[in-house]
Amino acid sequence: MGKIADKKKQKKEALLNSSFDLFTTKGFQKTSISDIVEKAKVAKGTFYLYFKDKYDVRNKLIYYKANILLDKAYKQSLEAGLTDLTDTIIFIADSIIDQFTQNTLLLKFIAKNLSWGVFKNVIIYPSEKSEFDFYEKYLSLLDKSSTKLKNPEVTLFMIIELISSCCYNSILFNQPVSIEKLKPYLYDTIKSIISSQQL
Amino acid sequence: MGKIADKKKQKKEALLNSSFDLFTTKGFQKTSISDIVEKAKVAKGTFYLYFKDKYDVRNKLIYYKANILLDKAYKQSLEAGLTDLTDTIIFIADSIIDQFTQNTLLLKFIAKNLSWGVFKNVIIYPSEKSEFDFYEKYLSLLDKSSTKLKNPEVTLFMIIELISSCCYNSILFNQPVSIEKLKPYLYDTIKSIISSQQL
Amino acid sequence: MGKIADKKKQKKEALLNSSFDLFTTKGFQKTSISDIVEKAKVAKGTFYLYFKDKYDVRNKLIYYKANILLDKAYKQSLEAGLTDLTDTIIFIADSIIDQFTQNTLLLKFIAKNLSWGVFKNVIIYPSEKSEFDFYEKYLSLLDKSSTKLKNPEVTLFMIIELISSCCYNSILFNQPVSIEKLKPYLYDTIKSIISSQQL
Amino acid sequence: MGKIADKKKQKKEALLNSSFDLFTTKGFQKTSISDIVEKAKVAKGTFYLYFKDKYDVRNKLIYYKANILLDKAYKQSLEAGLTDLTDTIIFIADSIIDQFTQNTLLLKFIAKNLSWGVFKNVIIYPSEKSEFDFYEKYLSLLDKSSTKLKNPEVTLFMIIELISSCCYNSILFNQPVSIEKLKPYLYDTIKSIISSQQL
DNA sequence: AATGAATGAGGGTTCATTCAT
DNA sequence: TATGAATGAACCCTCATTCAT
Repeated sequence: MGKIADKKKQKKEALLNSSFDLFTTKGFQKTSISDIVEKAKVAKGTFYLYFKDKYDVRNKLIYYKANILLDKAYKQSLEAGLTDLTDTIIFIADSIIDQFTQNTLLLKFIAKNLSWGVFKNVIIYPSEKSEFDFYEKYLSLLDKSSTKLKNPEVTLFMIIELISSCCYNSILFNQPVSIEKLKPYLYDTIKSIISSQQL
Repeated sequence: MGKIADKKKQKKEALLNSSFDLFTTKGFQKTSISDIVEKAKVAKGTFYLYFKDKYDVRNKLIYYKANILLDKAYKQSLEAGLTDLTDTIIFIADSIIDQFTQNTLLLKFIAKNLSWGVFKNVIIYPSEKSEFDFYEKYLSLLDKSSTKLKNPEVTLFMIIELISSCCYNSILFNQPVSIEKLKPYLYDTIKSIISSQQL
Repeated sequence: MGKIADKKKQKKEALLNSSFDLFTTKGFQKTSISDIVEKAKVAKGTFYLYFKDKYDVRNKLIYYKANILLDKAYKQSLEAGLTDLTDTIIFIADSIIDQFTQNTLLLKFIAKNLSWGVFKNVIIYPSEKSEFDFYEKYLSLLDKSSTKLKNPEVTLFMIIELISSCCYNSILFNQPVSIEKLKPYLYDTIKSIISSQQL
Repeated sequence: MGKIADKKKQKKEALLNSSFDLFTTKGFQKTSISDIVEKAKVAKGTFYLYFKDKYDVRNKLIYYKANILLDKAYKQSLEAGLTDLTDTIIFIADSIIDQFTQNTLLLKFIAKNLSWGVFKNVIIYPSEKSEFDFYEKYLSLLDKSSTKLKNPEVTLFMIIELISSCCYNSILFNQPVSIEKLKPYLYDTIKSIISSQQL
């Protein structure tokens, strides 16, 4: 019967939402499972029906949140109807930065936890819900474009690392400058990376 | 007086060394103060005579270790007798990457914890031992060089963030490629960043 | 009706078998009801349809397993066609020790749990399956024999306690000597007990 | 300073005493560490300063209690001024049975837990306090006596196993008869064991 | 300055039992 | 009859911190 399945989904999502809220506000280490179940209004034992431990929840959340973030950025780039590769990448970067600016808790959570390995997993094995596969789209963008890169994965890697670590310092601590001041330098840098990595 | 001061210094350094060993091998979270004092062969209460808590030790260690790392890289660049700015920066980057490759525990410790704020503190308030001030040297390098940058601090910031986050993934997890394979792409990128950020 | 009754019997036996396996391998205390139902491939609630709790299962199992053990030993003694009482008792003792040696898990389970009260229950209220009544046979053996004991129950009690506690230490821990070395002493002792307890 | 050492001893003994009381009244399994520390009027963490876990306390208690029990029995036999080996052993057995009869909780605790291995450890490695070594006295008794046994350790082992398992059933459950009724049979049996095990 | 015994709140986790389906 | 999701009390154990010595 669907009723039971529905209730299970509700509990799991309540736990995920509560966890995310607490991880981003109190921090991962300082969040206890007691905190999570209390916020989710669920018994302590119930937590262990759905997750192995705190780390399990975190990994599932990173996967899920990074997925949503990239999906949104990519869809916006499609709507913009861009043709040039570099323009598209800058556009996507800009969207990601905007999302981070508007949601610094998300930035804190993702930037500290998203390793390239996780990122690739998000991309390569999309969850059953989302038919989204950013890396594939990226490759097809390259395909259609006249721009040819020596090593497309490495280029993407460097750009993403640059963006996320710069955002972390700039948005959260205004170090060394505010994100608005940083943007032009950052986009220049991204452009120059792409051009330097061409065949 | 010297004898007592010596003993104090000995205890403090024993605590710092033990902490660093444990933080890098067991991890920061899993290291308890009991672990630290046991390794340092010091009583538990003594810890609180020198440090506020675990976080206090960590910050002092980051400061100290990052200092040593940059100092070594800079001194090596001097010995190399380089004249060009870009060459010098690439040389320093290479030295840092080599140090990280040979000491992945250090990489793990610094990369996860070194924010730009801490980095600047290292630069601005050098410890009493080291008369080293990397940022000042960097500015004087720029001065002597014919290369003029729009915003020297931002350029350095972006380069450092790029190096440390790329090293973290590449050296520790070979993601997306090994550090040896990554190096040429990375140095090309650094060069292009410098040139793109010129006035 | 037979079908439903069969299904019930199947479930009950699955629970008993799983319990015995787990009690003897993991130990009684460390076996949870979750473990039992999982191994029996039955829902958690189903357990409570057949048993009150873990202790209930254990008692039923001791009853059942001790029954089988004694039944086997007695049948073997019949096949041996012995006439003397002492010879018969030694023969039965030997069979029990052999069974324990070949199945130390059984020994562990029975020796730690079989009290004289339970043992007498096994004897006095034989399960519906087995028409076996060891104590009655023991008395009839005495009857036919020329050997007369002062108190047959006490004599049997002492012999059984001696065997089971000696087996426990000797077979499981080789303490104070291995069971093979212990046997001659043990059988001498049993013989002397019987003769000392004669009228 | 003696003050601190005294306080430590007090705490440890409070924990031992509380543990013994609870183990014998509530049972080992049903006794929690919370129970123990509450009864000992000591903080929870203090328990772990003195013992590894519940099992550690139990082992130390068995060692300690069995030590006292045997010591008392042996001293009484000395006072009785007996010369014959068999008489002495029967005397000691009688003393042990009396102690068990007057303290059934002690019987429950020791009989369920005293394995031959632990018993030998009690004997062979007496604690620093007690200069008591029962096994050595037993051997010297044998030495002085004209009675020679084939294997003194095995004989002692069988007698002790017989006594403790018979006491367990008889004193605690009056099974198969009360201890007073059992005694004559038991002592006859012990005598016959000794004589059957002579060279 | 240095010690380390003592604390006790709070952590993660397990599990017998219930009950709506 | 059979299920298994949900419960929440209770478990063991850790550990930062204090303070009398």
